[in-house]
Amino acid sequence: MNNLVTFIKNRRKILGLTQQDLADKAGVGLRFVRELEQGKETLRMDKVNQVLALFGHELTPVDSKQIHVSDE
Amino acid sequence: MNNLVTFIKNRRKILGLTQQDLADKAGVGLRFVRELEQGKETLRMDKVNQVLALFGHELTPVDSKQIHVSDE
DNA sequence: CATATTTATACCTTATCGGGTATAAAGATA
DNA sequence: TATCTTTATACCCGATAAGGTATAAATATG
Repeated sequence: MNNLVTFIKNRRKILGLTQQDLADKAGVGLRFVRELEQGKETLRMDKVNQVLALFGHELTPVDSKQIHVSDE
Repeated sequence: MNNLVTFIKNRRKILGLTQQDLADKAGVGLRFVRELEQGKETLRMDKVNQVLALFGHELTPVDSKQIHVSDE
């Protein structure tokens, strides 16, 4: 499970949100949240950022070697 | 100009590649590279990662407050 | 166990991304 | 200046992402 998936799932759980809650708050469809949490890689960048924004985060280029299995 | 745009442009210049070169090496279309460098935010995540992979990088969720205007 | 909630899978439709191509504009070089 | 290279803009078309909905499976709760 990649970093993005792990990050989203953990954050959502921490806030006690359902996928539907997250979708509503982010302004994306429920299906999108599901595909996001299932690791679909062909998602649109802006939609992913829309969700990440809820957690004060955004997609950024990071050195592949420096990616620690973040669970926070 | 956002981080992604800055990153891509700088790296490409450092390696002395044209947009066409980068497109070819990454296996994406020339138009995609252009839209990427022009800050289009609706691009597909996998395609962006395809380009970033050439530089050993990948999209990762990062705290928005911790994003320094990276030019490397 | 039964029931309720949450998550996963499948189908259909619309919107648009991505590629290709052509043309124009901008930059560099002589 | 003229010429060459690189980058930007505009158009068409096929493929598919995203949303909605419905159903099924999984997980919790009693």
